[in-house]
Amino acid sequence: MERRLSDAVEDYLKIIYHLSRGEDRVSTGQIAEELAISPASVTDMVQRLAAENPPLLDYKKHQGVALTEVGMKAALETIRHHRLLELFLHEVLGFSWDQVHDEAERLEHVISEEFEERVAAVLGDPQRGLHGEPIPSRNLEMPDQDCCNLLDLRPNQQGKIQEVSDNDPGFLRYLGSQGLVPGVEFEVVDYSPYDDNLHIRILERNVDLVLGASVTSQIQVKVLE
Amino acid sequence: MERRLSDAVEDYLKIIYHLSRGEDRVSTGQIAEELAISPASVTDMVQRLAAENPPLLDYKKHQGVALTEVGMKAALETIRHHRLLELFLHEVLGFSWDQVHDEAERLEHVISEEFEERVAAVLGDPQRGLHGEPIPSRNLEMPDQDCCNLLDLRPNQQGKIQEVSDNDPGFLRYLGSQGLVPGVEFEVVDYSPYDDNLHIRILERNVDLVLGASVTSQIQVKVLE
DNA sequence: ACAAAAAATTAGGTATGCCTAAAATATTAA
DNA sequence: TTAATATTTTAGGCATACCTAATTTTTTGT
Repeated sequence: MERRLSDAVEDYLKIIYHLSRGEDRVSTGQIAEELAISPASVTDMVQRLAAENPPLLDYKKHQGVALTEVGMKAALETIRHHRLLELFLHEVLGFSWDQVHDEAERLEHVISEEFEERVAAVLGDPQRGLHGEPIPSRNLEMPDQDCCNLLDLRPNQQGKIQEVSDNDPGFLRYLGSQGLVPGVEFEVVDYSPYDDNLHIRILERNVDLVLGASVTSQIQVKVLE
Repeated sequence: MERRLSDAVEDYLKIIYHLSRGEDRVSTGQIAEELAISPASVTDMVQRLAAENPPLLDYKKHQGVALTEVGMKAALETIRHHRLLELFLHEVLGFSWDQVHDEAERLEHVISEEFEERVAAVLGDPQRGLHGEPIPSRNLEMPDQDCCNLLDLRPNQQGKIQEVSDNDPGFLRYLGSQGLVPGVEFEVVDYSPYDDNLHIRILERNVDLVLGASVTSQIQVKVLE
């Protein structure tokens, strides 16, 4: 039963997990988009994953897919690897926060349980990754997080940056240059309904920024009372 | 031209490099044996590698293969990765010297140049691996080493252990338990011609050991005057 | 409700990297 | 030297994971 999953399968499960945020089922088209492959290839693969024993996905024609319990655990294992590796690459090898993603993307598929545990130990069993993402526990429970998209905040609300998207190096360098890193607290000063621009003030440093939707949608925050 | 080689190709090149020690050409049968796959599969692959542009191998029907310059560099790159990783896993993550091989075997194919350089820097640009193997330099020159097989030493010769085979964890644990690690100096006390047993004395600790050919053939030594 | 548009699926194909069985070539030993 | 043995190669297949083109199904707009 414990057959090793291929890199490709792990990538599918991971992407489906990420796309499942809020959504009930995920369409083949979305998966194709994320993986930058053709929809036909995705249909092919998801049918195979749903036919596995035990099934990794629940698939119904024209109705997209959802992860089974088994598929979910496999996805969380890969995600745990990824986030521990990102932190390790930064802390131990000195990679910058925009360099770690691509490297972790390849390493996550090949490290052993032994490696995973030693890295976790060296890092002191961290709960959050380099970009603020929660790290699934050793037994693959994902800590639940009460956070929402910065995009949805409105004037006078205060928040704390929890997590930022990790996949675009240029975007991460930009965030870093603006001091938009996990932990930073801010207040929303203004909102423009037509372009969805959000004017925020970084509390600690008293710096003001105006951020477009393509930025705010990539930042998860916790709303403060 | 700089297309990425698959894991399988890197494994072939690495194995062919190792089998080329002393030998002019390497047979498909030897490669099949080492990789634990069928000879037919090897013929298939070596023909493809010889047909690449530029060719990675020189292949003549029924006469085995030899690495080209390009194939040699690719092999040395993988070997550099492997040996740096073994050392890194031991020094930084606390893996024991019998655990590192399998892990490095998988990691060696996926790490970036960036990773390689940072690891080399953390380790202080080491010249030798965990098991005493020479590490190819950054520009892929393999340091030449004057060493020979312990198997070939005879009474009254003194030597220093340079390098031991790294692929069998049980064998490495045995060597460790006997104190047969790189750097140790010894004198050959006796030789039995019928079983090729070698009786040696570890100089530093004044310990005597009798080693069979299957052990002595796996240890490389430097002969001392 | 129904036609047009969008999305998903099927069908058929490719490259990689392995397999077994059969055929060809080399080597060895009488 | 020639027959037996061992090695290598060829031929034909399979699974994975992708592709394009054609078809089917679903959704959307009027």
